[in-house]
Amino acid sequence: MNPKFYFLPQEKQQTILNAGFHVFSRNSYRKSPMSEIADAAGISKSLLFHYFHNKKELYLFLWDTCAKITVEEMERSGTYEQTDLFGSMEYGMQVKLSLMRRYPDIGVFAVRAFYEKDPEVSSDIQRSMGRYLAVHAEKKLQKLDHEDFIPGIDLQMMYKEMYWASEGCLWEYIQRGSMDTDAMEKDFHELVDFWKKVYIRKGQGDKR
Amino acid sequence: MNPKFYFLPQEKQQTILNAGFHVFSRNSYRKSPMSEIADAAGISKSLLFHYFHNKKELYLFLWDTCAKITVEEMERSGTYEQTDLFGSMEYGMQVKLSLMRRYPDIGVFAVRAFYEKDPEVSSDIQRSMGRYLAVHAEKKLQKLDHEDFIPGIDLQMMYKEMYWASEGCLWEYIQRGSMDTDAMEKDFHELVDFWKKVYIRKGQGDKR
DNA sequence: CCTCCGTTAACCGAATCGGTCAATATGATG
DNA sequence: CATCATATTGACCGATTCGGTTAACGGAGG
Repeated sequence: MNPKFYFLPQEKQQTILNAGFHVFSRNSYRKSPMSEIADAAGISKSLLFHYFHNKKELYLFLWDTCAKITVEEMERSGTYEQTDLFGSMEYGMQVKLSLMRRYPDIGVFAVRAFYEKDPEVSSDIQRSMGRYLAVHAEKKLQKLDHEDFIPGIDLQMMYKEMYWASEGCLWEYIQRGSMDTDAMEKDFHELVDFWKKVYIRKGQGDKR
Repeated sequence: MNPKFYFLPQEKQQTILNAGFHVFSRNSYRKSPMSEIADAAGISKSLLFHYFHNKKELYLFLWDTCAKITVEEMERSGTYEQTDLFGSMEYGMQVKLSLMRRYPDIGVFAVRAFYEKDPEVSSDIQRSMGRYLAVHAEKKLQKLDHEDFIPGIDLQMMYKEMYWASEGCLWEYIQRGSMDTDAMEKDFHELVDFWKKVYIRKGQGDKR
């Protein structure tokens, strides 16, 4: 891509990226017209082609940006260092929310890109997934201590259930199209509170 | 639409409907080409236009079919009569699964159609939603008895959490593109089992 | 042979696509 | 004001795709 893109004011860069995320997240690669992206960004198609020489380049750039931003945000917020299960759950959500506030469609875009079948881009996407996947290695389960949770509970199932519930909550907002991150944050927080009340073993005061 | 469609063998009707659900569930209304639907159904575009005079008619027919089939299946399975919370949850899932086995993309289609913005169809969709919505009136919460559940639990939050988790589970399969209904049924069932173990108050033997 | 009838290939005009390019608008410099 | 570099655009291109039409094909029954 044209390095001049980097010299644009941050805000304008973000607007263009968001336009890309928006269109590509709602249509397949092939059915996402550059003209529609340009319109969403408030610039002419010609200018968009000036910064990104063709559609594939823009798409792959968005994908890389996606991965880069995510890793940055996780490092910045200290999500990696989180050891407590509920804490890491809440931190993970905070990362998602913070990303979504700046780039409302980045989440849906990432999922769609990952499953994109178009041969023009699918191989490139899959190839660059190596690094991205390494991040999400979920080894948290093995570190859990049964003593901290209510007796007899299936911890693996509990984790799966928590994961699905948070995804289901997120999904509800996404479908509705209203990316009200504040409302989402509230819902997420209530979710974690609910889990803590239900799953954590009580009796000996503060655990650990 | 052409009444001759009804005289087609059930199987062929279903193939055509599924082709429609498939394409319309993956693209917006405007970006779902009739040719693609015809190909997916294994017939020529001309024949598709022979049964449905134009795209809008096919789309609205699919939508109506969607609502009709759902109500039928819920009546057939006796979901409406279910009073127990977990039971109605499991019955509801069974309905979804049974529909999804015959029409793999009907769920995603329904959601997309509901939020479709294209002025050519959006008003018609919204208008016909009156009947459809009446079905989903969730008055279940008010009938619940606190004595049946673990002490101090927020029943409304519990229900919300269960709903989100099942939606999140479904959503995971949908994104992956693999509509393995048997695996989904297993996951759903395990979910309900888990909820029962965690949420139901124990002590006085069988409740009620 | 003819006549239905399900089905299709070929076609139509209009729109849209990715991408190019010459022209214009803008702003700094002398 | 004139000059020049740069940012931005409208107009255009050839190719493709769109929704929809139409004439013809092909097989079954009389």
